[in-house]
Amino acid sequence: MAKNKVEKRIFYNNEECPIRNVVAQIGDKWSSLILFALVDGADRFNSLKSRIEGISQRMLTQTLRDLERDGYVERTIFPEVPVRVEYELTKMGRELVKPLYQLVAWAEANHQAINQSRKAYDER
Amino acid sequence: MAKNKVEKRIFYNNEECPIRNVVAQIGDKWSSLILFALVDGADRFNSLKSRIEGISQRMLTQTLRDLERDGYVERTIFPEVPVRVEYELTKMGRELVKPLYQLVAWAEANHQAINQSRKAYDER
DNA sequence: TTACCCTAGTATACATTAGTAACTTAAATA
DNA sequence: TATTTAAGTTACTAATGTATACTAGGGTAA
Repeated sequence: MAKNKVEKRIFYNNEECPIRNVVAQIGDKWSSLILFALVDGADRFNSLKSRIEGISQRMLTQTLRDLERDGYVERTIFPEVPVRVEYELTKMGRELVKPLYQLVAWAEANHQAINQSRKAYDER
Repeated sequence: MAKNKVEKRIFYNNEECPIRNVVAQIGDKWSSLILFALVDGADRFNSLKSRIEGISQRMLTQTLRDLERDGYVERTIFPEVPVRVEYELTKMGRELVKPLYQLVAWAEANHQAINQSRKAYDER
């Protein structure tokens, strides 16, 4: 009775926890949408802005910086006039998209059931 | 030149988008940690609270309610003295954990590289 | 029998983070 | 001179999360 309690995993609150470290970063409102938008190939700031409905300039800038910092996205400046800036997935970014896509596929398959569950819960 | 632009996917801002609908929900600070804690089997409120370092009572209550609403977690009250409340993954919850685990496994394998990338970025 | 413990929460106030709308810079074009 | 395109920044508001106190129904110890 007490035995199976001992084995339960503890989730420590430090920088070694990959869930807190990685999932927290890409689990925000915009990161996954930007990553998926870049699967189609490199894209420019304003193109991304119009392809991701509802994102503001500030959040696009900020989330692109975070993704660049983590090494998922590469930013290239072309010194033309007017200047052109392209964002592209790195090798690591393309790797990340694979398991992320599994999750989205699951979400696509189950979001009807989830909506039903939400509706039933709210009617209680 | 213009041709490959036309094919790029657009991410609409409506309730049909599974990324916004599902990933946004489980991508918060605590949901994935709670789901993984429950993989080991049903657990009680205070046990979860001590296993997930740093979570407050309020966020544990609130996140458990959200997970229950989405149909990932089932809540059972045992009218003992003192009252016992157990939380357990539903079938859908156990299904969700599979692709989520793929993502965490990727995170575990790559979080060194991510940390390096962050460090290099911050030193620029 | 007053005081403090356990369980599983709720309520309130506050702090932090995420997000929006409007403005800025800078050069090219009409 | 006014407008357009690109890539932001600034100042503000909304959402999320934390800390602390409180509830309720009993149990335990002095």
